[in-house]
Amino acid sequence: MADETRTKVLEAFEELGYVYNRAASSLRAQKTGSVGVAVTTVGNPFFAEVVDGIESTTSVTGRTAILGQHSESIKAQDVLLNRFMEAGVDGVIVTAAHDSPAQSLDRLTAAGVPVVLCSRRLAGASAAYVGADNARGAYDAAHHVASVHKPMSLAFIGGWATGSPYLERSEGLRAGLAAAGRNPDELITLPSPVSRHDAYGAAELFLDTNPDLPSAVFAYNDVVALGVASAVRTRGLVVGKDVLLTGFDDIDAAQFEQPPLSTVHVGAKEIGRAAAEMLINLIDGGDAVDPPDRILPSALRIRRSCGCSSGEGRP
Amino acid sequence: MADETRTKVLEAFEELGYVYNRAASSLRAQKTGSVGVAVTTVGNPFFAEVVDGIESTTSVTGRTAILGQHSESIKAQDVLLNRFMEAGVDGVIVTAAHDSPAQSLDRLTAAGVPVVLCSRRLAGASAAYVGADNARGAYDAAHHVASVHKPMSLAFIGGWATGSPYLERSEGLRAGLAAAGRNPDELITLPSPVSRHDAYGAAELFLDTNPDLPSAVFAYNDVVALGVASAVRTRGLVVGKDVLLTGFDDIDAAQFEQPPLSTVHVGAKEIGRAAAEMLINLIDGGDAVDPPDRILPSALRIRRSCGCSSGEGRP
DNA sequence: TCATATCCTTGGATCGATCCAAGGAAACGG
DNA sequence: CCGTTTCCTTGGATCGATCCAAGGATATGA
Repeated sequence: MADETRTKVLEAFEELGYVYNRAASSLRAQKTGSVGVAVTTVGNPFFAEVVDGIESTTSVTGRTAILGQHSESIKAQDVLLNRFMEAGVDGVIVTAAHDSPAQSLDRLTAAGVPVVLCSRRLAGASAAYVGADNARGAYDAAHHVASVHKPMSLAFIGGWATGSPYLERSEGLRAGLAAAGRNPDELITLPSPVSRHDAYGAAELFLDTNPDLPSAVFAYNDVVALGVASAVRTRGLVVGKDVLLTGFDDIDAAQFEQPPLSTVHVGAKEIGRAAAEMLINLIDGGDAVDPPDRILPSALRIRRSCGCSSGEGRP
Repeated sequence: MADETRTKVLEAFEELGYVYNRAASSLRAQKTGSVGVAVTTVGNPFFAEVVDGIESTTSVTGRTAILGQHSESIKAQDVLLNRFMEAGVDGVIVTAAHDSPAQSLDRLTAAGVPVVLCSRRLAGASAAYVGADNARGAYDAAHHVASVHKPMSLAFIGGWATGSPYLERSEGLRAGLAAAGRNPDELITLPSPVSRHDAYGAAELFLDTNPDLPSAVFAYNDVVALGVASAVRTRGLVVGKDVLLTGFDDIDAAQFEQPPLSTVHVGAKEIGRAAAEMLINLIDGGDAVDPPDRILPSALRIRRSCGCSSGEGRP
């Protein structure tokens, strides 16, 4: 069709208020051009960044992102995934609620809807996975702190003890401690829900039972670390001196914390992007017989909170 | 139909893998049960909370939330809104990109799609609006600081100078200063993009040109305030003593800042909830001839950064 | 008992983009 | 110039839930 004609047609569209009807298209073509995204809550800055990355990526392919939050409720998650199915999403990216059964995803995979697990593995689920290198990041953090200092006690605080990030990180910590000449069994583990408030409580418990200073605290993630830091300050102790604190995730707030939080950078937005890319691949190509895994590199960011003066400063 | 029969049917559904096809429903019934949500980016914690509130609310009515980010680009916003139209959303909640023309929303309203503006007004647009009481919050903040201290200079830093929140907040500040016996014309305004980085630069400029201390800085919002605080510290100055700093929004990070940030609490999640409720009303009832406005109360949270020791502490 | 009213069931018709097949036009070689 | 191939166009048929109307069944009143 000639360009001139094309222009005229488009003008006519504009004038008549025509809009392409995706519902009709979806019905006939059996695909909607939409993807479902299920996370705990975007109120958590880590997930907010992940969702940012996902949306940015799906957006450029003209796809629509449906957002859902399950607040760690398996029931809410089921409702969400069901809604996604009804909406006919072409694929789903999900950070599964903790302790989700693998069969939560069965209805999706049974219906041939590709699923990408994001940040959390789900044992027994035949779905792709995208996440950070938890083991390596934790290893680096533990090795670094234990090499520079001789803390009296070592703790891993926060997180759901059964989740894959928890397991990978705690194992990484132990390996890192061992590599630095410490006994990995020294590591005290104090799981807790991931919130500043719960972390605050867990940190109090730890400080009560382990008064000898300095101690090293590896937080499940930065949100937990910020809660731990609050608890430390409440006792009149100093982060980076009395308590050598390390976080995980490197959320935006970490570098602006006082003292700036040493943490493992995982690039949440990057994870979201990678998850979206993988999903789009599965949707378009769909040649993945073995559900693929993608581990994004993590990098230790040494700042002040772990008490290593060599670290980068921040006003 | 008898309960027993009902159960059997549902079992059969389960067995056959039947899922309700919303595309077909949408096509015939001319409604999709989905709403479009357009914000700058969920990477910004304020919007993350707003989106959280929206999703939580639409979710309980069984509606689906389509998320879109425009990154303050009018073009990207047009693409987004177009996608929403194609998807046949029943309504849209939008924080319009700054300096958006009102006719960006014309296609929606022309098609009878209800629109709720969230946090930012759009002059000339016939759409509902939900936002915080910017004028009152700013008034309170300015009045408080100017009553307790006698700062040498007064500044309003950050924000897009043409946006409604900027105008409402700056006017509120001036009124509050006047009420405290200061000349409102003293207020120096330094608009800037809303990011820590840009705010840092704007704060440097202000400190360079206004060396007499203490000075009072009213930040456009908390993100800006955190940038300002960084700049202050870089100079070796003390927030809460040399620079009396107040933010806006009361994002989660504000209370954990050192010193804890005095700010105006607006309840971002609450705003999201209210916007969603209003939109659902418009969709269901649709009796609103005059597009309604809803101003949610804001409340000054006095912490340490504004230098008023009476304020609430935080470890 | 029959006529009318009311309820429920049921069988198309419909929404609009897409897909498929049939028919027509153009192109090519013999 | 005609027959064959290929391309393009065009006219239904289709996806599945919903809507509407027609028809059957039951109830009500005379």
